[in-house]
Amino acid sequence: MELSSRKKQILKAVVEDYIDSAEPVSSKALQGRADLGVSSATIRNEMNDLEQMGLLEQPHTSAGRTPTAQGYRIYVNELMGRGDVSSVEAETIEGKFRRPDALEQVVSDASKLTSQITALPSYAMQTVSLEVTAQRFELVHVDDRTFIIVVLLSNKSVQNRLVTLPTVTRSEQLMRLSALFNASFTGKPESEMTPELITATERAAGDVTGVTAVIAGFVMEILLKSRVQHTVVSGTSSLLEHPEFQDVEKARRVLGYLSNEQELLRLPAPDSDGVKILIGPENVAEALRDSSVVVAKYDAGDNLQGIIGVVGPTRMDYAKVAAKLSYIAGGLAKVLAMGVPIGPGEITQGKGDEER
Amino acid sequence: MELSSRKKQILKAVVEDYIDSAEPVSSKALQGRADLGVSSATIRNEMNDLEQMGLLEQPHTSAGRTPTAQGYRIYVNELMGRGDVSSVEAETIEGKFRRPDALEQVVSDASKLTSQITALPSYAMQTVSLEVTAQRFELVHVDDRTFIIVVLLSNKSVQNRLVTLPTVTRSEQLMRLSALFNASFTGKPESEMTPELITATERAAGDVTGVTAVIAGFVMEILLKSRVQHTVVSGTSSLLEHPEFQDVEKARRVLGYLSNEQELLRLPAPDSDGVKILIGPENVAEALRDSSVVVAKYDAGDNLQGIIGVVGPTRMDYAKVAAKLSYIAGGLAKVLAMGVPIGPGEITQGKGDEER
DNA sequence: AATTAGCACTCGAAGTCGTAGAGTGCTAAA
DNA sequence: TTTAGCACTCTACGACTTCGAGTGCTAATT
Repeated sequence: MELSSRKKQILKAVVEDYIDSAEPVSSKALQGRADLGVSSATIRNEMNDLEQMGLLEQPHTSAGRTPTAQGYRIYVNELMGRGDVSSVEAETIEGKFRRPDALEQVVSDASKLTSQITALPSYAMQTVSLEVTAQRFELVHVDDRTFIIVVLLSNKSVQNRLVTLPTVTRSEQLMRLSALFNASFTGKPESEMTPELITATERAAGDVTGVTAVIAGFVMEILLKSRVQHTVVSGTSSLLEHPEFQDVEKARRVLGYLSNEQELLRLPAPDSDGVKILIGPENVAEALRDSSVVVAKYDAGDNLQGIIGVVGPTRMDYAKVAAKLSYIAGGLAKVLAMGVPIGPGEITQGKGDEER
Repeated sequence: MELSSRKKQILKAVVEDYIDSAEPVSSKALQGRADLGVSSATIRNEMNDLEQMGLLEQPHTSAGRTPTAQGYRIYVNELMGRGDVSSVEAETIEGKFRRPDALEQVVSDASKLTSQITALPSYAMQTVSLEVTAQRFELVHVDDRTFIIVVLLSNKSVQNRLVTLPTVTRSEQLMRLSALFNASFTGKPESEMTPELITATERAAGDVTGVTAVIAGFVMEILLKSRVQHTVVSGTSSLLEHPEFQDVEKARRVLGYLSNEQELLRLPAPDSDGVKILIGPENVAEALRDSSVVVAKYDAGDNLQGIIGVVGPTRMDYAKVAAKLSYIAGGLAKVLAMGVPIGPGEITQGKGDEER
């Protein structure tokens, strides 16, 4: 059914009033509001219609009305304006991205920041990227029994591992292996690193100690791990500040959900660059059935994509939250894509991937 | 004042009953309990004394009694038995440590595990280590404008960063720099990396592009960062399962505290290898004033030390929690100290420090 | 036909009261 | 020193009342 323009106006007013006040909205309260120049009785009739249509509901007879999930959906799709990011917030965000850190750190900071400026728990994760390959190998000799494996991945992340062997390995042997790995393991996804390939490399290197297998094992491990990227969640305690989560049981369900990485990975991502909004029961996850999720995507090329989102009560300021997320995702994409000048802008630092 | 043995017995019984039931303990309830073969009236008198001494308190006149922080303290110091770790739990813990991952991952997993088996939020962090130095450098050439800095630290952690320059840098130039850094930057703490040293190295390398400064900057940055180690918190939602945290405001304070890394760093650590218990107001942090903290230390040598602890209601099973923490800390120390065999025990893998 | 004033009606929030029961402290006896 | 017994205190809980907010409906108005 098509909504009359007045109904739309009223629905919009109800949603916005409710977002503001967290109290069911009465016909009288709306009468006070600007524009619609009709009496509370008329508004009452309209609200009744909206209730019949499933867009509003009453907690009980003598209370005002609150939007249903469907009501929010229409609000989000058709009625809400574009949210804005205050200049103070914009400045905070820019500031955070101005001195970037390693990949993981940037993403984690972005999540913290998101949580701060939305007052909601936030999560961030890199998108699954199936096509990661190794681009460059280096075996760094430390001492007779110790060396470091360094691998540069196609998504510009650098991984390493310190290996200690019971047998002595010479520096020359390591260099030979380095060269062999660079020749036969680069540009290949994990699936192509067959036992045959490893055995062949082993033979070519004249290796009898098993080092080759260790290195190959490490490489395969990190290629596998690079698919399922590390997830980060911040600001969980802010959930408890919202009146709808004064019910501990409800809060516990949502927080429990957020602390389960497996579950989080199943959250839907926006299709394109936009922001995706999931309202209440639109969430497949049981624990989120009476909460909402707003999530944005960032894409910095080179397999460096991910999502960043928040979880909160269905009564949230979708316009503002979406705007903020979108702004942050944009900043994130930019930082990750470009790297940022060190010092007086002479030297650019890439997306190095280290920790702490 | 010295406690009579019967008073001790009664205090112990009250604490343990309360830990179990979460309800104020009445004189009658204690009468039912084993050993002490006296009437409820006698118990009542003793309890009254214990209340005078500040070890017990009554929520109101016609309620049973609960231990005060002081009461818990005496219980913990003198009365509680040694907690045990069930064989199932021991197995779970062992299992987790059997297939170890990179340093950060191991610690983070240990924290998750701790939270699981204690049903409390858990935190873990590496101890501040002032004496970290670089042990080995390597600059890995990727292409004309890109290279990777790899640094092995004295605590066996390997750090790296991918650097992209606006100017061309030759492979030979990198090798020269590698050698120079290995000669003059190894074994030195961050404080000794003076601008003079950097300029000298720059001159020795004949570097006019500023690469030397970038590398030095990175090295100093990671040495600094290695001091304040990364903190991890898990299982926050389990806090809400405890009846004392049905008060959302109280829960929010504690969870807020836990999400603030700065604050967490200020939590006291056990002096030696033991377990430290902080009960209620013994905590300096305002937010923890009506919660308790149990924390254990692990020490794997090589500057690889840290603490792992839980936060929960003052009414917690200190004996069990302490035993579990101690067990996990022990496992952690072992794993981090020894590294673990790959494959059929031929090759040992060190504490490589990489991510994801 | 749409709007509105007016009013009866509903229902929850909050306060009051009374009761039941848990648990204590005290007294007096053992 | 211990204990039985009992008066006393205080909360938890349900029943009842009142208050007010907000509605839905009807009838009058535009």
